[in-house]
Amino acid sequence: MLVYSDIQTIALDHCASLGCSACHGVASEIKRELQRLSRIKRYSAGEVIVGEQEEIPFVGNVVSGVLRMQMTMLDGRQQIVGLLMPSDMFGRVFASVSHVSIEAATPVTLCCYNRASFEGLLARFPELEHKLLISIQDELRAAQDCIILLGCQSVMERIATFLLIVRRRSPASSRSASGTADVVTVPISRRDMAAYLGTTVESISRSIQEMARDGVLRIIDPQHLEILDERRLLLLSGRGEAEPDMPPADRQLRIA
Amino acid sequence: MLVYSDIQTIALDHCASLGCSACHGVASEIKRELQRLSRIKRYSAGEVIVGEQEEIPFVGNVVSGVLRMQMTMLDGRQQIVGLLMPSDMFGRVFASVSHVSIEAATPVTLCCYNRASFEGLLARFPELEHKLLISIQDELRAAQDCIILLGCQSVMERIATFLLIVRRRSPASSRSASGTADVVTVPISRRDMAAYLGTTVESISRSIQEMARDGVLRIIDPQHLEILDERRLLLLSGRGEAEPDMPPADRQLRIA
DNA sequence: CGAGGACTTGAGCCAGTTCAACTCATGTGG
DNA sequence: CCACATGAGTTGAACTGGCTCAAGTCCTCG
Repeated sequence: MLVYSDIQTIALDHCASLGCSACHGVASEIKRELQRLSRIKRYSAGEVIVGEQEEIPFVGNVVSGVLRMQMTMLDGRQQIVGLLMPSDMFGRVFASVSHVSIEAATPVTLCCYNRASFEGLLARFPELEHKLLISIQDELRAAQDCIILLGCQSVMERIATFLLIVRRRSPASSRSASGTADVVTVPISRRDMAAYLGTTVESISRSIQEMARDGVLRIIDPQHLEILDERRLLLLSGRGEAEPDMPPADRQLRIA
Repeated sequence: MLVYSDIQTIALDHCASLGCSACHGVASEIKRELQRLSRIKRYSAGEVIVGEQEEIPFVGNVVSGVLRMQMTMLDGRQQIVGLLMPSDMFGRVFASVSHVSIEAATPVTLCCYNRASFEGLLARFPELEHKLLISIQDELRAAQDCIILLGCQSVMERIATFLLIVRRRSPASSRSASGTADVVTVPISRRDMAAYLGTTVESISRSIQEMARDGVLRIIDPQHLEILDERRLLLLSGRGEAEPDMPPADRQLRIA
């Protein structure tokens, strides 16, 4: 079992090396301040970090695991409006209450900053606030991609898109060794997938089984899918030749 | 016909009085700079302001009319990922290309700033960048509301929600006189409504006709709907007692 | 006046939901 | 250590909300 000082070390390590949006690439004075304020917190799957309409006590980065931002309608229907993976920021600065509920979709490790203190840093270091602005813009873009997904893609397309996103965002470990099989690790339950993709667990199950029957992928177990035919998965996603694994050349120019 | 200097005057007027997010409530030095850089542009319905994957030459505020942000899939399906109404900002700073297409859904008047110049202002005035950050957060929240809409509401609920949003955002003029009928002016075509709400023009037509049959509203003409039974419209929206026209008391506490 | 676009209406169909049953894997208490 | 409950995932069958296609009206504009 780790003691607090170990955890703290891990935190700084992570924040320094993993590219937390808050810590990465900022001047060393800011980095020192961030490290001084950071606290590591761990939650187990299902725990609520910030409830809907509740005070936002802290903000921060996901170090490991997955957070879900979700909203619940009066009649109980739930929709996940965003998944936060390692290096993503969670929480909302300059807002007293959260309009979404932030929950652990898996066991998570978070690098947290007291919200008021973090806002203080933003005021003192415009450079940091600038970086935050950029990362919120990226989150907005992700939300808009999600709107496309829900607004005009079939369930099969949504699932294919989701698998490609997960693969792109998953740590290098699973894809690194060049000869290794192309295995996607689905980090969340079917139930969360359904709430994220605006469908049902049954439809997800059926679609994935169908992809397996068609030889697009192989089901190792429900969370581990080996991509057998990337091209076909890409076609199924409806986004065709775009996005993932692009010709390396001109890409840097096009990404903000 | 207006000449350029008139337009310029109108621009300053609008930016000063209408509460452009960029101009409103900032220090007078910044305001002077903004006014110096602002240029009014007008577009007629259907014109493309910034194309998908194109350079973003300028950013700014909507003064009048409605802009749509939309994305087109390879096979031609289109989805509107956001509508921009008067006082909303359009364009994306610190990004060389736009990932959405920005088009005039109606005739529009825009208060524009050269993007590079505006970015210069942001760097010089952190206060302005701060305001921009807040407004992007609001846009993110709007996008997340849109995700709820598409992810777990029926077509009828989406339309009811849309009408309530339009009513809330429409200028006081239509609701002001206390005795006046409660008429919502739908500012966009059925086609755009469909692309925004993730449905078809036929379904929209049917739903609105059904609401009229049920006495929830009266169809004056396709763009003008008189709300006859606000409570029922609210129920149809599936968001129940929430959001618009709330009991005035505790509300201020809950809105960020 | 004719063409074209916006909106409405009808009829049939289908993707995806709902409901229900079943298989596993995991965990709990006697 | 087993009996049992519980939850995640899968599968089948029936149903339905909303889509598609087609035809119609009305309005605007050249």
